[in-house]
Amino acid sequence: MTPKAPTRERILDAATDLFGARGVEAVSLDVIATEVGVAKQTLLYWFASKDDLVQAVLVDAATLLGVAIEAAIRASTDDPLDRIDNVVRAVFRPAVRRPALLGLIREVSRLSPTVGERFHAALSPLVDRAVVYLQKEMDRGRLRAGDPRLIAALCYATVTGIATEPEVLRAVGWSPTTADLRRLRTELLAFLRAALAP
Amino acid sequence: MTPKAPTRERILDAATDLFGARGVEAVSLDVIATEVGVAKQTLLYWFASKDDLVQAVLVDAATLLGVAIEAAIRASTDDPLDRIDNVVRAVFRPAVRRPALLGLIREVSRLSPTVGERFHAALSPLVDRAVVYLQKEMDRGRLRAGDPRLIAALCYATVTGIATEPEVLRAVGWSPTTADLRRLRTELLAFLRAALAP
DNA sequence: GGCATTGTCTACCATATGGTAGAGAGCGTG
DNA sequence: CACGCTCTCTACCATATGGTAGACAATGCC
Repeated sequence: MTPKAPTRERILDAATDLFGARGVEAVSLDVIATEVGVAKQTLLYWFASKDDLVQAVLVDAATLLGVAIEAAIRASTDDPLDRIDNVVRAVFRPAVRRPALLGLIREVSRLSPTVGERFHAALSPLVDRAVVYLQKEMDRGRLRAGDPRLIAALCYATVTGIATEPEVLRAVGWSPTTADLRRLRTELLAFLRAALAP
Repeated sequence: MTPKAPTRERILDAATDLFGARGVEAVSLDVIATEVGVAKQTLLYWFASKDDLVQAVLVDAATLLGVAIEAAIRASTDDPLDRIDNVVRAVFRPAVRRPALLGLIREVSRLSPTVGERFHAALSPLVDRAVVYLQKEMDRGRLRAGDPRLIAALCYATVTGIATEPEVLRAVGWSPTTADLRRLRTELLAFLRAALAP
């Protein structure tokens, strides 16, 4: 039993899970409040409006993933395929533990342009670095040549897609046991490796 | 000017676009009715409830994609990579013309289990055939070996992800001109081909 | 003790939503 | 003409939603 995390954090946690699972529009402040165990007005005390809460949740999620990715990059060898392996693992782990995380990011496109702008701004340095890196390794012949921006988007789409589309996995008769999860990760890594190898 | 399609179809069309773009929960019957240019009660005359409408829209979308895929398979050569090329093109075309289509299918996981069940049931024959096909070609050594169910899911995730995540593409500085679109398709096909080739 | 600050609450409110009831227009058939 | 059928509409309704106003308790500082 944690000695009861600060209210603000508990709200962010619950909101992340609910928004990611059901979609921002589908989750009311009342539902979040009930889940956290406080009154709705307590939410509105910590976040001036629902939009504010959404924004905060997104920043939180992006930061978390960003940190995980940075760490994975620093911890990997020079080989680009190994490095990509590590990054994918780093994203896969929190994504599986909290399936809502990537689903949440998918929500961005549906929110107000303002929120989208901010999110985009917060993320673009990371993306730019990745693109530069891919380009360099393509030039050195250690990755299959192609448009690095689109390749980056494709990798992201694959990982996000597979981690956030339970419906698709159900359609192929998949159930989320631990063993299955490991097989999925292995298959995902092999898939990306094949797609990116020169 | 088409001589004004039947009301039911016009409702389905508008609902598909709106649901896919903003999410089912976020689109009210009033909004759809206004878009179509009829009263909300006309919607409820053709579809007993919002859930019914959602269901109909999903069946519609699945049928459309199913037909396109069937045609693509019949029109392709024996080579599995060519065949996959064709199928991807077949899915990519309507998906780009109506970005809402695949986004809509992504919504399934958020709807009532009943809707999910039906959708799943309608789709599984197609999926099963694809899986059997992949397995066979893997055995013959014409595709990279792996778990055919997961490989199928990965392909689907890649295509759906790249076609429905405008946010991701914006993040890599992408704008949907016709030329860009063709480049994207080319890159997607090369990506999948590399991922699947033995 | 006095008092401001912080955090949570109860009581409301305006609006929007999915859905019901039922009227009426157009039309083909006896 | 009268009748029934199809389709669309106006008028409502109960409920849920995001948000405001302000009371109340706890805490720390003077």
